[in-house]
Amino acid sequence: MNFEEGKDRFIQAWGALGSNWGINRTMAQIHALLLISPQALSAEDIKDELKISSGNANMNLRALMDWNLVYKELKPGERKEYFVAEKDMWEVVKNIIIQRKKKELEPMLRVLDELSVVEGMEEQSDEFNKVIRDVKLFASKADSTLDSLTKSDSNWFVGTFMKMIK
Amino acid sequence: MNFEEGKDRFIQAWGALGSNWGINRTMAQIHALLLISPQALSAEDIKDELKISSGNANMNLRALMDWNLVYKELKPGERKEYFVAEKDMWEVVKNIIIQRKKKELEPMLRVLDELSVVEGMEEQSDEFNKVIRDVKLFASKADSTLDSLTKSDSNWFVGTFMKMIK
DNA sequence: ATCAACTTTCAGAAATTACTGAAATTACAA
DNA sequence: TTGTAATTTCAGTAATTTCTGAAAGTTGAT
Repeated sequence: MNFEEGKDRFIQAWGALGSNWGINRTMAQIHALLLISPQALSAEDIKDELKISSGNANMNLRALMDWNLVYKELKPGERKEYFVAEKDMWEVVKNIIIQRKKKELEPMLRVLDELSVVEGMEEQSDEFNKVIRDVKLFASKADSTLDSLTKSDSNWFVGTFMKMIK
Repeated sequence: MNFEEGKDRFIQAWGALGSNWGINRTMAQIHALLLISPQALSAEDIKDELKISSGNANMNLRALMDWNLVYKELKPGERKEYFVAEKDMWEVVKNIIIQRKKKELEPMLRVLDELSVVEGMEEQSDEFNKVIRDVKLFASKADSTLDSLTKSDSNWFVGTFMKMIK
């Protein structure tokens, strides 16, 4: 397979994957393009390569920087901004987990707290309170597990976690 | 807080959470409704409660059954079908992981295999091949880790995993 | 066999999400 | 400072996803 073909297939596949992870297609494609690029690319390079508008490129680059999946790189004497991708896969996954935990798990925990102990007809509210307790217990465990996970490093994951879990 | 209010808040929150997990809002709301219901509910009950069309109720119930998040329950002498939710949170998460692994990770692994060893200009294709190798290594590890995870049981997760990871 | 209750399907409509293009703003080299 | 290249913003449009409503299909009691 030649390089151009492989590149397109990878960008396409990464885009599809990303859209299931709270990262929209273009955002993931930009990340993919930067991942396989040996040099930093400018917003213009990216917009040309992916055939998107500069507005779109800009918005998604900023989102990628918010997620710590892409960094700005300034070249001395150049006005243009360049971008590089986070290439350590463990860092990538870790940062996605951090973002999603913040946007999903934490709000859910807050709601569950408010829903503690509902009153009403016996049968219904008993079942309700039981479910809320279960969900809250599970969510809290998931929360602290993910905290520990995201504090551990790449080698730990690649090396130890696998053995522990097998 | 009274029961009705709590119920609505929970269905709402669960719906929002689900839509980040490959489960659309209605699908997650149906699951939430069944979760907190002490009895099995019919499609009609669900459609009335959530104010959705029967087509929508039907399609999402089938999807939930495909994911093993909801089961059919037949009552003797009754023509109508009733539904109950999987209430064990570990089972719920496990089934979601199984589905998503199948729909996301496995296709990605297949693409990565096809992309092994791309030819072209030195610098570009070297970087490309390196990234593909890294991603593939990581994805394979994730794949087998998730396999192990989904084969372990609830108590194992709730009890052991936490301690191991701390 | 018939019929009504129930379930499924699916084309088009509605809702949601993402993108463009153009204008506004910023920032830096001269 | 000025001029201009680069970046950002955002209203309107386009694309995608989800839902409805109505029609077709199933099923089982009579």
